[in-house]
Amino acid sequence: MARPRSEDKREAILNAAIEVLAELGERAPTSKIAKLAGVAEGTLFTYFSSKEELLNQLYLSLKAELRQVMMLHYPLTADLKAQMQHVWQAYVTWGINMPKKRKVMAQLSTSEQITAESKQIGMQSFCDMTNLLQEQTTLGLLRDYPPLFIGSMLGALADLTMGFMVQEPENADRYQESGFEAFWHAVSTPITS
Amino acid sequence: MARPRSEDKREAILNAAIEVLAELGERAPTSKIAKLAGVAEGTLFTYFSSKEELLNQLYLSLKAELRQVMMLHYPLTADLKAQMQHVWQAYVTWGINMPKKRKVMAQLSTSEQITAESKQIGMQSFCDMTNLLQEQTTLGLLRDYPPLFIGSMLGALADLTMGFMVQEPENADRYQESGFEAFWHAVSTPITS
Amino acid sequence: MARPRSEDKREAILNAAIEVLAELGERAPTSKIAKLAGVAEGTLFTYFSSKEELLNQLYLSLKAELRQVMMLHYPLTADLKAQMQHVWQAYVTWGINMPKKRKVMAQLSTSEQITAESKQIGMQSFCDMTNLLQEQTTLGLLRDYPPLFIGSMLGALADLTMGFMVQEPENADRYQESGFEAFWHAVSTPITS
Amino acid sequence: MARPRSEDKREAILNAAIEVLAELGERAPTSKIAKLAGVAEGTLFTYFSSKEELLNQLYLSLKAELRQVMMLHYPLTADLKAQMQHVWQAYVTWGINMPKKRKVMAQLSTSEQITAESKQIGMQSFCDMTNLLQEQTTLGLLRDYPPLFIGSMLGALADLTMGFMVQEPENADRYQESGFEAFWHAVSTPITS
DNA sequence: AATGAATGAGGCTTCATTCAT
DNA sequence: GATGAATGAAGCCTCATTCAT
Repeated sequence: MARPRSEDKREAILNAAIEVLAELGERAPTSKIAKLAGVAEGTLFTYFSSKEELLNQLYLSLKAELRQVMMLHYPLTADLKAQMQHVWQAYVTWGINMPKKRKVMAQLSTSEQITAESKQIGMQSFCDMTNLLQEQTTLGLLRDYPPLFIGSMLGALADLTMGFMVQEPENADRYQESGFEAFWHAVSTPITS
Repeated sequence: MARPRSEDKREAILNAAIEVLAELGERAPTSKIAKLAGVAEGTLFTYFSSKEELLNQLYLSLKAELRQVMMLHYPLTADLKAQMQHVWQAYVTWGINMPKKRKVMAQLSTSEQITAESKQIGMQSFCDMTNLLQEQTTLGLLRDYPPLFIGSMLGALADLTMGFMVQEPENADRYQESGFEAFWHAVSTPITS
Repeated sequence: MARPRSEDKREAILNAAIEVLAELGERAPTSKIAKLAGVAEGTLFTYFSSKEELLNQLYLSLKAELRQVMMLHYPLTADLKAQMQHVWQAYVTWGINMPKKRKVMAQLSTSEQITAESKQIGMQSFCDMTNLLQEQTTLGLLRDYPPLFIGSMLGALADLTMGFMVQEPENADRYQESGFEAFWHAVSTPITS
Repeated sequence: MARPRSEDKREAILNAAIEVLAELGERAPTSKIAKLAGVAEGTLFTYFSSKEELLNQLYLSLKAELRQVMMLHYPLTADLKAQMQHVWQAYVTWGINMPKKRKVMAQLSTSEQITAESKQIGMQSFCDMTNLLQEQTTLGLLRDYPPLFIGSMLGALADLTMGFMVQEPENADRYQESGFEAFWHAVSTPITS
């Protein structure tokens, strides 16, 4: 199969997949995705060799987007807490504004169709941050947990927090703050608090 | 009187469903489930009117089992931290020993097929604990978060912790401890720490 | 299989079959019929060896009932037209008052499941009348058509008429009269009109 | 451009449906129809979205064909009786030559699967003729019956007649004539006879 | 490369009938 | 005899993928 010509179409398919997956879960038919993307059913398969491939690419694309969002305007010189708050804030804002993307990312994260390799790569989204942590931990600002463990906590608690924000929009701001506060106490040493 | 409907068969189907769902995800065919349960395809539908019904019943049954596990030997008179540690411990032990059940419960939790009602009921598993929290919060032992928020954090962090325990069995004990420690710092007031 | 004990149950099943067939057509499941009849699914098969058997028995039973209705108060000594009008009237009255029975009879009449033998027997419902015709024809009161042909016309035109009566209840009486009038002109010799 | 949808295949499926329905009634499985049509099972559903849709389309197609047959060489300038005889003749000839089509049309006419809308449309097959009747009635050539009533009688009596023709092929011609004669006397005023 | 008709395996579910109780 | 759970063969339909155009 030759290199597909149009990057636009690839994007269109991925975006359509988000819509349809958000609505129908993994049972989303490729035909519906193609239709929403404005391409023929067969065309989808020139851009993605199989549905599984499409799902994996989508997963990676979402992870990459999220990573990019978190790294945008990253306060490299601020203190650790500020850095983490930036990441938290970026993730939550993205997740709240793009609920379908968040939903689909969560879906795919537990899907049988996402290969171990994809999950591996996806996890590297957090690598940069993890690297920062490595240093900070040794400085005694953070509890002595593996950086990946800390990063994952941030993800898990932020996800949870977003759920509550959506459930009770009137208290969204408080959840947003409380969530980060809880996370920070979970991972920082008492001195830093 | 005709043959009575057998509770054993119902259990067999639910257990078979766990196996097959753990392996294939929601795409698990009812035929495979029936076969593994040792009943005819049609029999499955005398116990569960549809696949959706089966999944919802399974979800509720898992939630109920988990709740029971957590409530077993519950240290009603111990201090709050000990109580929470009990719940944490019970959940993690169950999850580690029954990895398929844990996997399936996670899957179903994000499934489109589980009705809002089921999720509602399932959530009440944590109600008892949540009620305890209600009191404790007012005593100033816990940060001023909604009890459900705290309960959900416990669940989320325990889940996360189990993931790491499975990933690095050699450090399982440390993760188990660190996980709870992190959770406790996340939700308790400084004084209590 | 021994002779079933209760004639009541047999009747109940036949009556239930009428209800369910009227609503669902031939796809009416035996289980629904049994339920409505207030007997167990299996019991149905002690009264009728198969669904096909049930349908055939029902068909015959309806034909027999219709025949009985038509023969009730039959004006043996009246003139031919009056006799026919009696039959017409009896049929139409029955059909209008028992729309489900009429519907089911029509359904079964075109069903693949009704054996040739049943149809043969069912046709004899009209035999008595047909026999009368045999004589009358030779008297020159009726056109020289086979009696069965005449009898069938009566049935067909009465059916048609009932359809219109149901469709336009406000003109029911007129259709009823016109229908018979048309039939009578169709089969009688000019002299008799 | 992809392969265009083939009118031939659509026809093949409709024709196959006639064969299988004539033999098995409405229980005719779509798989048998597809096989006989020489297409894959799934293909049937690209031409007809469901079995019900197929049956309705088939019903309409048969009605349309019948209408066309009746209107071919229609003697517009002949007298009323000749016109009706033409219609009668056309219908009976078609029905005798295409017994399966006739059988299936009769089946579908009483089927639960044919929508009211389809029946509505199908009925318009007779509209042209009915319109003619409207005028003729006012001229006193026909009895004062609603045109639709008269048209339906023609259909019913012709159907009946065909049944006898098939039953007793040796008397087919006589039935054919007698049938029309009966119909004509049923609907025309004495003067015209 | 793009299209969408064609394919057919496989899924969920129904249901007539059997048979253990 | 009555019951209704058990059975498994079909049935309708979906859908990932292929391929003729």
